[in-house]
Order: sequence, then C-alpha cells, then structure tokens
Amino acid sequence: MTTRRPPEPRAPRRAARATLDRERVVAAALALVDRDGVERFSLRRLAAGLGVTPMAIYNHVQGRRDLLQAVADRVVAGVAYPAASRDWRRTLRGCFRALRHACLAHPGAVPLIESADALPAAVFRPMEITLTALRAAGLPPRDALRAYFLLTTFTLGQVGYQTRGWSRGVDAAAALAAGRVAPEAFPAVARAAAGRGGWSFDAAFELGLEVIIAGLAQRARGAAR
Amino acid sequence: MTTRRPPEPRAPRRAARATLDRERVVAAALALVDRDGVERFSLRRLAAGLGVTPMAIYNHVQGRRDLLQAVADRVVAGVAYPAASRDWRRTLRGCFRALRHACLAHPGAVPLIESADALPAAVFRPMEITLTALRAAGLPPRDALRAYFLLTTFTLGQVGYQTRGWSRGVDAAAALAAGRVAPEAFPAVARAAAGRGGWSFDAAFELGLEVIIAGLAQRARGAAR
DNA sequence: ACCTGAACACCGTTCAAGT
DNA sequence: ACCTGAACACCGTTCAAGT
Repeated sequence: MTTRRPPEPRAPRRAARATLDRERVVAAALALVDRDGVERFSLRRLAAGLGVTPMAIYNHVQGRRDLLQAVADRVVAGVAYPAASRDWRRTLRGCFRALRHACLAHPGAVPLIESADALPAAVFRPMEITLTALRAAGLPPRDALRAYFLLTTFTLGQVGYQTRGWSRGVDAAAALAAGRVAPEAFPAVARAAAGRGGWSFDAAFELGLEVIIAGLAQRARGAAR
Repeated sequence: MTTRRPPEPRAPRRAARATLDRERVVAAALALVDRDGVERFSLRRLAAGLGVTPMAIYNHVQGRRDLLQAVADRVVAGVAYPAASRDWRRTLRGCFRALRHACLAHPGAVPLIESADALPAAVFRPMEITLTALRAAGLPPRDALRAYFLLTTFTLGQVGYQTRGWSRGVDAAAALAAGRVAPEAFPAVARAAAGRGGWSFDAAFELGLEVIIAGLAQRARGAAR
C-alpha cells in the first residue's frame, strides 16, 4: 500500500526548550493531591510548586477538569493486574484486589476517580478480565455486565469510605461515645460497638469479595441448570 | 431531685423577626444542589436565592462544610424504611432499596453523601436493620458488620455511578463508538457492547442485591453448620 | 439575636503580549 | 510553541457595625 509520505516528523528544532509537558504536569498534580488532598488542590498552587505562572499549565491541559480527569486516569492506568487463572474466582480476586491496592496507594485521588466525568479508559482492563472470567463461569452475558458493575462499585466504594468518612462517621463505637446515637434506640449497633476486635478494612473487603463470588457461583450454577 | 430552675424558656420576645433559620437554609441548599449540582453550588448563590447577604447564612450554619454535611444528613434522614420482615432477605431488600430510592430522588446530593466528613447519623438506621436481620440469619456479629459495610458501599456506589459517569464513561458501546477502546484488545467488552438490550441501572442493582444476599445466605449456612 | 457592608486572601480562566 | 502579566468574575470567611 503506497501512501503519501507523512509530514516531517517535526524533530525538535533545537531541543524545544519546554520546562513543562503534560506528563510532568499530571504527575505533579497527582503528587499534590496525594500530599494535600483534593480539597486543597488548586491550579495556582500547582503552578507555584512547578515554579511557573498559573497560565503555563494551560499549554498542556485544557483546564482544571481535564487535569483532574487525567490524574484519575493515571492512577487507574497504573494498576498491574495478575494474569488470569483457570479458576474464575481466583481471577476475580486478583483483579479487584489489584484495583483496590492501586487506589489505596493514592488515597487523595480516590474522590477524583469516583467523581470524574468519565471513568478512566483504563477501567476497560478489569472489565475485560471480569467479563471473560464470568463467561467462563457460565454466567449469561447480561448478568456478567451487571456483575462487573457490582464488583466495581463495591471495590471503589470500599476504598472511598476507607480513605474518608467511615471510621470517623459510621464507626459505631465512636458515634456512641460522641453521643450521636442513643444505645436504646439502636441495640444492635450498640452491641457491635461493644464487641471487641477492631475494625479491619482489609478483612471487610475480603469478606465482601467472597460473598459476591459465592453469590455469583450460585447464580452461574442456576444458569447452567 | 431538686435542681436549680432553668433560665426562662426564652420565649420569642416579640416573634423574633428572623427571616431565616437552619431548616430553611438547609432546605434551600438542597434545592440549589438538586437544581445546579454540587459543582456550581456556592454560599453566595445560595444567599442571593434567599434574598440575603452571604454572611446571614453564617448565623445558622458553621460554614460551607457544615452546611453541605447537613444537606447530606437531610437526604439520608428522610428515608422511609419498610418494617422488618420475618424473612431477613426481604428485610435487607426493603432496606437498601429504600436507601437507594431516597438518594436517587436527590441526584445532586449524592456526591455530598459520599464525600461528607462524617456519614449522616441517619445511616445508623439501616445499620441497625441490617445487623438485626443478619443476626437472625445466623451470621456471626463480625461478619454482619462487614456485610453491612458491603451493602452500603454497594448501594451508594451504584447510585453514585448512576448519577454520574457510568453511562458516559464505562458504557462499552459509547466507548467503542468514540474510539476510546480498540475492539481487538477488548473482545469481551466489544461483545458486551454489541449485545442488544439496553443497560438498566434498576436491573443491575437488583442483580447485585440478589448476588450479595445469596452469598450471605451461604455464609450463614456455613456458620450454622 | 440576627443581618449588613466592606475587606481579605484566595480561586479558574480570558486575553494580549512577549520570546 | 511555550510562557508571562494583568485583568475579570468569581469564591469562603473575618471583622466591625448596625438594629
């Protein structure tokens, strides 16, 4: 196939003295978000940290929304998913543990991932893995898609609450102590608060994952029958 | 027990000519958030809508954070949970369907609920219901607490994505059409996109709920054995 | 007790200008 | 092509003042 030859590869005329590029801007934004949280992030602070005028940022990024979207993308794109196993259960465990891990590594960015206009394109990796695994499990395609949604909302939701309010807000013991909850009105909550053995997000996540997988296995058996 | 008599009940001296109170401020804030979204919410716009100076707001609310927290509280506190059934599965379905319903009625407020510093105190209602139901199901208390966390993150996560990015961001068909995803690299995603029969958030939620309940039932049987 | 008005230290983004 | 500087239309919050 003969085509017109492309325009000159636009080799850097003279090293193209740019102090910034998109890569550096996004990386710096992620670092800033991780350090101070989304709440305190601003383009002006980012620019100051980069030793540059606020407007310099706009040469590499459309604006605030585009930048934060790119930061969310970067976090999700960095996930290293383990190779698929022949056991679809193992595959799913590995996939969503990896996703959770990557998000926990950047707690400040989690709200960004949750509230991005478009989820990062990189979510198609776990989607592909999940749909393939559940097909192998024998789940009908429509259910597989819904199950993917279930696993994603579960995983990101757990990470979200872990990096924010749960322990401060829902932790039963703390709430009882603060007098926000009357023990008589909420006996089961009070009992849970009294029970010793601290709360573990890891253990809660693992339980959730096993419960979901067990439920999916049962449904797959039902579909096969 | 004789105590010092309390100070005069501070009866409204003369009708206390207040144009505002906390109730009205919070209600107006919720309305504004529902109309324009969290993104565009500001105290100044709220004040303008109330026909008042921005600073008047501060007489009834600590500041922006406190106000948005109160808005989240209001939404979750308004949930009408059905009475508990003898069947714990029915109880859980009713509980989390009601929670989901209330959140969907205020889509703009969902990000507020997710990102509030402390979850609304009102989440102790579904917590009490869930812990009681799962105790009846025979689940160990520790697992019951984790299962509550599972159900909550699942429900709020589903609502969150429904009111935001999913259809724009994860919807496979749209992504393929936009060329964001190469079909060869993601065959299962491509197949899902090609499958007819539209996406339904309601159906996805119901599947998730049934999967979780089935998984919990199995775990409860295991604990009983 | 509640509201106002002016002020402060910030924002994101535009535009025109420099190199 | 990339960065600067000044400007615009906003923010949340403070403080002192009014009634």
